[in-house]
Amino acid sequence: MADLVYRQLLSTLKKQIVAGDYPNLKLPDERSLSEQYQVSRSTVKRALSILADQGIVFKKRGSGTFINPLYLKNDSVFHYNNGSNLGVTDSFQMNGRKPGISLLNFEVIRPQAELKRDLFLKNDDFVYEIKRLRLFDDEPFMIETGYIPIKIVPELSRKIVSGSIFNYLQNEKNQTVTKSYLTVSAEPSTAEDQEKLHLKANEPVGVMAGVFFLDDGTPFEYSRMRLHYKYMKYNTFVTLDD
Amino acid sequence: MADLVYRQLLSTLKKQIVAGDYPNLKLPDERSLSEQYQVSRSTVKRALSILADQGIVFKKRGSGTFINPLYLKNDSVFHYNNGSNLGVTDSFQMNGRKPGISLLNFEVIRPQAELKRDLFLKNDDFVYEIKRLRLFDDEPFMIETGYIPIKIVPELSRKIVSGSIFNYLQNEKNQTVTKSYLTVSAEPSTAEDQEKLHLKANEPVGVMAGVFFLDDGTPFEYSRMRLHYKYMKYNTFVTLDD
DNA sequence: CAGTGGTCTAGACCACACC
DNA sequence: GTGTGGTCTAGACCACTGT
Repeated sequence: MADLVYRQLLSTLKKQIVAGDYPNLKLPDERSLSEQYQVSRSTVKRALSILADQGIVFKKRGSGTFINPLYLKNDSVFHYNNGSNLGVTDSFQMNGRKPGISLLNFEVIRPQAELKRDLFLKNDDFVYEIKRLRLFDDEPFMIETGYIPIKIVPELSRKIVSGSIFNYLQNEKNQTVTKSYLTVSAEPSTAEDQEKLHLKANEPVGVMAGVFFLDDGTPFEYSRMRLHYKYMKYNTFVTLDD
Repeated sequence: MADLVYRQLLSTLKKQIVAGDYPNLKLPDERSLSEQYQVSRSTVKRALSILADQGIVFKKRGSGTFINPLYLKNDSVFHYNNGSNLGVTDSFQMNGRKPGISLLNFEVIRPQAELKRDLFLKNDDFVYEIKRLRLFDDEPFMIETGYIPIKIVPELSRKIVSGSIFNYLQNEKNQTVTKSYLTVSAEPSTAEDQEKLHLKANEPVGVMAGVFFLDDGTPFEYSRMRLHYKYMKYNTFVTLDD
């Protein structure tokens, strides 16, 4: 993966930017970079486009490519989830704390109409319903309810779902979850939220719900996550282009 | 803008997909499309990549390009904010309801250290502090506090900030806000939230806070938005690639 | 006008899926 | 092996910025 030319250039440039090799916040022009690294201009453009998508640089036609000053001030803003690697467990900030999973429920059910539609299921497809409490160092932070079609992983067991399902998929079946469609919102906490997440009556939960896809586009899981509000920080860098 | 070749192809394909012209959910291969529309394969790839980024299709090396079934079932999931056009006002769902603005406060202040850093300000730069209540049809849904460096728009007035600042920029100064870095979270409502947004004591607010950038990368505004929780639905389609 | 990023092309070769 | 998407190149021409 990392031996691709544009990946190499990308990582080289990123390192240089972080190291402060461009004190005037301006990168060399594309033709110079092409010459310097002995790659085509198209490849340079590809690397620079990714940097721009990630909000690390801004490209300005006619004048050049500039480093986003906010990206350097790294201790503050700018650690987005939008372009990183996940594992759901990992995409929340766990500053050195051990993630844990407590299995609350595990069974097979017949999906409701809406769920059937979202997971693109046929009439007689069944799904696992997996309800888990997730923790950091014994501190619960999220109640997660997931629905997975049995036909995709018919061998699921209590043991497997007590760990990371995404890791299981990756290691045992060589399938990766790389896309997701999520809705982020907020709600007052229910009695169950308050009990399981140690919330006061007036404290809310953050809700993230949606579908995770396998590489080939198969909808793999519908998941509804209710988070202790202090743990929900969803960061996005958005480019609006139309 | 729309006369670009890849844009044309993009919009043609999108229309065909929505119209159901590909009942087996598979697009023609890239070389055929290239031939059919008399454009280079690179241009085809460009259009298809955008469709993939938007979650409309999945590309599978070795087998083809497939339409995301969830994208067709349009009445349900899948109206994301992540790849659309904004105006902040518009990016929240306003089903035919008129957006309104009530100006709560408008003054010039000396920015705190953190704000100075986020907006990339020098020592003696001042900022406008603009606090506004936003409504749909007289129903308040958001308290918004924005900070804008006076050096960027020294002519700002109560009249201007009582309307859409982004529209003002676009129409009067030909500058566009196309990038933003936002953090989405949830909080218990304060007394002020409850009063202004008509919330009960146990009902929370959604919080969206972050920086909006001009086209050339200038940080233009730091904004903190506290939303009635029923109005916060932030949709994202995320691709994780490393 | 010179410098810089944006678009587009034509074609070579690679990597993976499926038969 | 054939088909399909992925990477990479070399080069032409356009559009915008700034002097």
